[in-house]
Amino acid sequence: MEERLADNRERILLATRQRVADGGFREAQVSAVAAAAGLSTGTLYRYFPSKAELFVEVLTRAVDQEILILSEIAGRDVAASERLGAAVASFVRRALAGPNLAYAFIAEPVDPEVEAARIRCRKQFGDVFKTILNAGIDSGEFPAQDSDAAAACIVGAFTEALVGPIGPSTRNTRDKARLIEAIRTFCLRAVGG
Amino acid sequence: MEERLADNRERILLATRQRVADGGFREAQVSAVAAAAGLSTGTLYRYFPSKAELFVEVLTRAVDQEILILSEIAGRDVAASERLGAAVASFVRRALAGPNLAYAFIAEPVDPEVEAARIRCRKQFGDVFKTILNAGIDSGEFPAQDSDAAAACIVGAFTEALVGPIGPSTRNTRDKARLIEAIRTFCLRAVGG
DNA sequence: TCAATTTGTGAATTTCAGTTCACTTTTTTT
DNA sequence: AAAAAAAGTGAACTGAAATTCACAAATTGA
Repeated sequence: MEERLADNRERILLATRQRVADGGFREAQVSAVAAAAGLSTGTLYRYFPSKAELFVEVLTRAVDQEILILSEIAGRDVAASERLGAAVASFVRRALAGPNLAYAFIAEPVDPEVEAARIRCRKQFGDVFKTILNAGIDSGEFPAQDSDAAAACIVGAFTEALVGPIGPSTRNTRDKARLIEAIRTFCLRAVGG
Repeated sequence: MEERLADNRERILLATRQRVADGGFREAQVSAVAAAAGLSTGTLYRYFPSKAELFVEVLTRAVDQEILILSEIAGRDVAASERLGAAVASFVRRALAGPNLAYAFIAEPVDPEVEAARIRCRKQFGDVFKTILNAGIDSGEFPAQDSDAAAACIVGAFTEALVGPIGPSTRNTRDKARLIEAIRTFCLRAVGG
């Protein structure tokens, strides 16, 4: 029984994620999500207090996963520039593998509560890059610089290149490896690595 | 009479902009805008077919103005790196002078029709930077690179670095000149200038 | 087994800003 | 000056989706 409860919760989260991957947050109405999870809307509200909180959990789960991967890269015992390049490339590669979801998480218009969560997530990403940058600056590998601003720039650079106007729609036919490389090069040169 | 009509239209646009600068698109409800312009909502609808189209015009007007300034810089007869740095710094400086408006225009969640306009605007910005980049690449000042990707990265870098400090959550009163310089340096190095 | 509690239901309610429209006031035309 | 046209009004309408809730079904435990 207890198991079923946890199961339901999980199914709701999964269904939401699926629906978002399919048509963005826009298409993930409570009724549609509930139906996809095989439950009624009323039941969904037994598990989540509001649509916004459901969305926030879906977002933060995905981001936590991502942060885990990036943190592992940031902690490797290699040159800072290599870690930076690897982290950027890793993120971009995964985003390109699931562009709809990436767009929804990064750039789709959402209501303020979810947007607030998104901002917190961006900050988390920024922190990972800041860590790498500071390490590189300390070791003399990178020139002294404002690592807060630079980290924000890095996050902005690859997200825009991914989901921006010049990014996805026109670009998805193009060589992904080349895009990854272009972004990596851009970010690496930008910090003087 | 004809004059009054044009005047009214102008007043509506101004009132909208003012309201957006004040509380974002969120707070720029039709009724509030109409009241601020000294008109009724019904009258507003004699001048604009929908709220979205009104917002789009407010946005594109501001962006057209901005593009004009950036284009002038892009066309100057100096080194590409200097033009690039000047364009970035110019944009950032103005955004920091009116952070609320900048946030609304750049990052605030808006409905899809306005978001589409925003994407077109970002593309315009990207094109200006692409022009500078290509010129620099042709002249040998910058190394060969994917100018589409790099332009997107530049736009993303400074917008993110702006929205971080600008965003409603972190109302940071940091040294502006330093932030401008950090972003400029980042972008310049990134393209190998 | 029979209450008590928890979980599930989905139609009805709520909300709320954008939009409309029947009407009034102002301007133009004849 | 009267009729026609245009502009102005704001209360009422609308629609769409989130949320609720009175009730049903299932589970627990005594």
